[in-house]
Amino acid sequence: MDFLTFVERNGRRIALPAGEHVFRQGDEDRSVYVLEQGLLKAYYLSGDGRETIKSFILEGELIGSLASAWRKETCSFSVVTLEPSSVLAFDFDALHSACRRDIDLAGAMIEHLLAFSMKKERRERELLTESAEHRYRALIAASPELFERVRQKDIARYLGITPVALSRIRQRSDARAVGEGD
Amino acid sequence: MDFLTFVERNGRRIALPAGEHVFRQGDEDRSVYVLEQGLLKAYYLSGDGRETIKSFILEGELIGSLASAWRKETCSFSVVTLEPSSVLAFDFDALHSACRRDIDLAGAMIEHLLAFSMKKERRERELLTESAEHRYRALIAASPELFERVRQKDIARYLGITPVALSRIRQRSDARAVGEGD
DNA sequence: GCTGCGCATTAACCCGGGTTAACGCCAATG
DNA sequence: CATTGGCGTTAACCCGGGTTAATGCGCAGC
Repeated sequence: MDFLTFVERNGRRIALPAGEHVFRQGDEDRSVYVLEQGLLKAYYLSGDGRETIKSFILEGELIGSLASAWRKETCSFSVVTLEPSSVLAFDFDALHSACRRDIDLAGAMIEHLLAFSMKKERRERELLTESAEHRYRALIAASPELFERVRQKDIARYLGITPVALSRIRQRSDARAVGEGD
Repeated sequence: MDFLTFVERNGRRIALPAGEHVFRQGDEDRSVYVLEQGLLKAYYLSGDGRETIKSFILEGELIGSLASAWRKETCSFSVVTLEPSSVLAFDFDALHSACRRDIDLAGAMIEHLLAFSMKKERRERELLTESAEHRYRALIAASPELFERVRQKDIARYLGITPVALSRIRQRSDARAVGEGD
């Protein structure tokens, strides 16, 4: 069976207005979600209330907390809609056990997980080896659409810096760009 | 088929002295390696020659560059032995296609990838939300053995800071620990 | 149309980490 | 035994980002 076929057969469609949570850090949520329409943000909340953004989820992408859905612990992060959104929710265990019966589905699962792993590795490398300014410019190059749909403070929290720091980086970058006529 | 069975049947055993590379950033290496004995370090080399450490690989763990083995690009990082080591090398494509024929193997692959994904997510969270000092203390708590086997400069590069900065953190931590009688 | 709120900008000040360099230690090598 | 080189420590200086606060803007709600 195809991956999308599985999701369409087993998923419950959920519509959410902007600013609504899909799940919250600490919840026990065994579901995984496919985003059909809209835009989500996945973020961590530190003990002192500081927010840092793990990722933005675009149409067609998958989201769910492995810690909760797979390991049966609690969600390690929260997911909230930034725009009115529609998700398909399905049970992780249903997918997991279907993979034990259906080798095509297992193959699709492996491809998804390989792609996911590479994405996480790339982000790990960026955080480990590149400066905030470098990451900012790389993000503009890689996902310019994002800047149309996401507040600057969320971009900053995604880059791992404060909105104030991002504003300064933009100031520096823009000055340089003007200076270079670029 | 079991995962280890697959590796034992298809793997070539390779013995390496300390300081030897398993593969280098930029290589086209389609293999994946299981570490039998020894200790490996996976690291990135930036354009200017700066080294940052992606991970340490302990006995029983898996290592390989998804970019090269799966995506057929070049390795995004290098792997070198820190101690005399023995690895089992096997072809990623052989595993990948065996997963299409053998549903048990596919299941094992899925478990491995889920665990790997969670590990990468945890590291991403640490880099994004925690200070270098916090990460240092967490590492002591989580992997005290590592400090017996790895030079302090490599610990520093793993934490994403310079050896000098780590020395300062230790100085601060130790002073605090003595002050607290802890 | 007014009010209030959240956001982006800017400035001032602080602090942690980078850089460079000096020093001492130890292990490997001759 | 003397030399060499890598490592960890410490100090001095610089810089990027955090924090706080003031300002101005745009938008939602009344």
